[in-house]
Amino acid sequence: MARRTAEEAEQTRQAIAAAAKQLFIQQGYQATSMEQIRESSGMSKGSIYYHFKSKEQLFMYLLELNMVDWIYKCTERFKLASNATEKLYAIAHHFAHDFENPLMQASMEFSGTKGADPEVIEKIVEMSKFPLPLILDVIKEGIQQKEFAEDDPEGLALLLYSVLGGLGMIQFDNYSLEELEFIHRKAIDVFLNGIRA
Amino acid sequence: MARRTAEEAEQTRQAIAAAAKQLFIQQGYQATSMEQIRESSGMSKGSIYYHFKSKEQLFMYLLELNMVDWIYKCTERFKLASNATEKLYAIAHHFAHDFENPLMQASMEFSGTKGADPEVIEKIVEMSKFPLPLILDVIKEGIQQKEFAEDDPEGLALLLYSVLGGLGMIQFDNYSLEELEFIHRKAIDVFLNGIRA
DNA sequence: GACTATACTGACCGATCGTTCTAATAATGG
DNA sequence: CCATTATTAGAACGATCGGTCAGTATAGTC
Repeated sequence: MARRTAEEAEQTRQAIAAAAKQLFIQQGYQATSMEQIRESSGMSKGSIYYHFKSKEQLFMYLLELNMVDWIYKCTERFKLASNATEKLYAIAHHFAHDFENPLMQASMEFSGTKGADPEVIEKIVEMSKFPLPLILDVIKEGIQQKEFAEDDPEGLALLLYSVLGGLGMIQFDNYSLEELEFIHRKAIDVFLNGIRA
Repeated sequence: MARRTAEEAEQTRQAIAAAAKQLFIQQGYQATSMEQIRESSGMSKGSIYYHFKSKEQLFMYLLELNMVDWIYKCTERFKLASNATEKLYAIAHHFAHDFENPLMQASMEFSGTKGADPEVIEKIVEMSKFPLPLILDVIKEGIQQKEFAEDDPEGLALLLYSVLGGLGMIQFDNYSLEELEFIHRKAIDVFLNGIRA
């Protein structure tokens, strides 16, 4: 079998991407082999390299997709929030539910890969910070609206990002989604309490 | 050259451990090869495997050493603190200065390794949470002494651990030690403000 | 229906992985 | 001083890595 229609080809591409994404999340970048991706996707080695020119590029593709999706969903949630405080809760909620974002873990691990293209590494490090500007904007808004006390917005943003990022990185295998959500909400509670005007 | 005195052998062992530690911190577990450790330590493959029976065991050895050292230093700092609040600052200070603790990153990455002994994985996951009990104790103390508001200590401990852990995991390549310390101090400021009695 | 570009296969590549093995040497115990 | 054993070196192992390539089959084009 060979030469599918363009539509079928796109399905193949997505099947590979989906399998790769799951494996990268479960095992990290280095621990996932192209052979595993081949097996899991049901496609052939050649097909994978037809659609993606390297493991690095495949990973990058997934990261970009994930980032766009993350930002989109987050701004969607923002529409329902009437002030900065609610937006912070929205972000926390988003982090808690973000079973896709574990790609962040993989992307941090990626940086250490030997022989990796330095350009790609820098790009990925850069990309891994994508939620920061969003958080920063909300905090600036909160300060401007007198919801939060006057303070260094950049520092606070970095702080909140670390909290949520840190929460996401800890091994929560034995926590339910409800518990996860609770912890993230509590994080915002304490944080808000700490910066309240 | 061969057969050194027991003392020299111990030096060899430590040289290997030191080289490995640095590499694991810089590159992570999987990205660090035994060949690199050999090159960096200046010893031979055979010597490495004479002292450590596998890469896994070498890593475990470093983790345990690191954990013991961490806890010791931390309890030392606690002696200078007169209340729970100061102890929290001490912990933050310790996290900020902890250029050794990045092993935590490597240990989280390790979990994903294929073919890794499940027993070892569980042991490492367990070990990676070692600062939690310490933090928990301090928070309990703070609540009991009415420094902090009545609240769920476990939740707060997990939260603070995530903050500090998260701060440690973010790529801070372009931050100075002063800035690092400042950020960690700020984290405690906000946290304390958020839980103050 | 001939031709071409596209989509895919699977065998194969050299490099590198963690690990093992043998041999050589020197400190140690008798 | 001899036998033993602890400690090192470094060649070699099989497995697996990411990646390539020649070949094949079909959808689209004329």
